[in-house]
Amino acid sequence: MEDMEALPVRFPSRQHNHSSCVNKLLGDAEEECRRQKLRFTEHRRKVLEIIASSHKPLGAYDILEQMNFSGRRQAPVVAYRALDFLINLGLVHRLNSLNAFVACMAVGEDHTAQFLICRKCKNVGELNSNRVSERIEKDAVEAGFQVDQQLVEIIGICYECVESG
Amino acid sequence: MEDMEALPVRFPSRQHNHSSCVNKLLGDAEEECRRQKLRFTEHRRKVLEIIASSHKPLGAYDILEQMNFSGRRQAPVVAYRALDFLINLGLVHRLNSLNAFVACMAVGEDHTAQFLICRKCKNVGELNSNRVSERIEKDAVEAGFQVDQQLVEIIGICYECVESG
DNA sequence: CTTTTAATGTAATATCGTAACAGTTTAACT
DNA sequence: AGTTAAACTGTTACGATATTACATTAAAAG
Repeated sequence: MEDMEALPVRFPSRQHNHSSCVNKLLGDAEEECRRQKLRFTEHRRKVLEIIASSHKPLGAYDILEQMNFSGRRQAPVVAYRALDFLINLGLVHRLNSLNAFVACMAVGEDHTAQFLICRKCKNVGELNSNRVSERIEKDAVEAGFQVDQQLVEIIGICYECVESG
Repeated sequence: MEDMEALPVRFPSRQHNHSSCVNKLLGDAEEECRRQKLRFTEHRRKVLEIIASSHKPLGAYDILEQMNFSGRRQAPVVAYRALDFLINLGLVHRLNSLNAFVACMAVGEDHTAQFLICRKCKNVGELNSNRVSERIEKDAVEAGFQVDQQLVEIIGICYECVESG
């Protein structure tokens, strides 16, 4: 029997409000850091803010460009360190097919994610289908493989771009 | 009702015979090129041979190192051009999480592939589960997304490494 | 208040991948 | 064969992505 519960998916619509999701994410980050007794430093906050302000994936050097607080250009490693931290916390995801980063759209939900990458508008959405992750898990196990991590990136066209030709 | 057909999976065992799979792949490549009237040049043959001789993924520069026919070192672009060709032909796959390349283990079967990457022995296997690819396709469509390409990389431990502790 | 752990600053360098363009080979067509 | 068009090669240079190493500073734990 097919699982019929709603399929959680987040794809940023063209007119949605960025600033509210930035604020939500920053709040989540603060809370999570308090809970885990981790430090939410300036760099980390800034990087998260930059990433969350875009639904298009950003490269590490794009992020870096937006980090010159004091007019001074930061070294790449500064961005990478913050990114590592945020990724470990589950607040940011890395898109391997693009060498780029996006903010998580389902923080704290203990989710597995599949990424929907629109090659027209370049926006990235997040599909959180347990059916997909379970199917992968089962078939890998059946093939004698013990799964630690799944990496699913789906390239295509989002609904808004399909509609607008 | 669950689909019960056998799950096609190829994971290279430790003692399997590389040279026979190299030969098979070279044969497949030649045939495919004849069929499509494409040129199977020296570079392309050599790169395919190098990749097929390893079940561990190779980086472009690893491949390059093994390409100095005449003692002369080739330029990176030489390897990348051959790789592009072989990937388009479906003879080689790119692993995005590793920036590396592996030979296809299911040439000509018009397959979708999920990659099983063992983080202990570094071998890479290929799972060709239509159940996985169809599940992804269905859920993406249900989410309003038109799928062109799927990228599935599964990181974990292969059965031989699990057994040997 | 001192010890230890975590984070930062800075420079250098490694790794991965592509652009541009001239020259050569191959295939296709008179 | 000779001509033309397309594909492939050689070469240089460069762009983009990511990490190592190590000295310094800040924060937390004892």
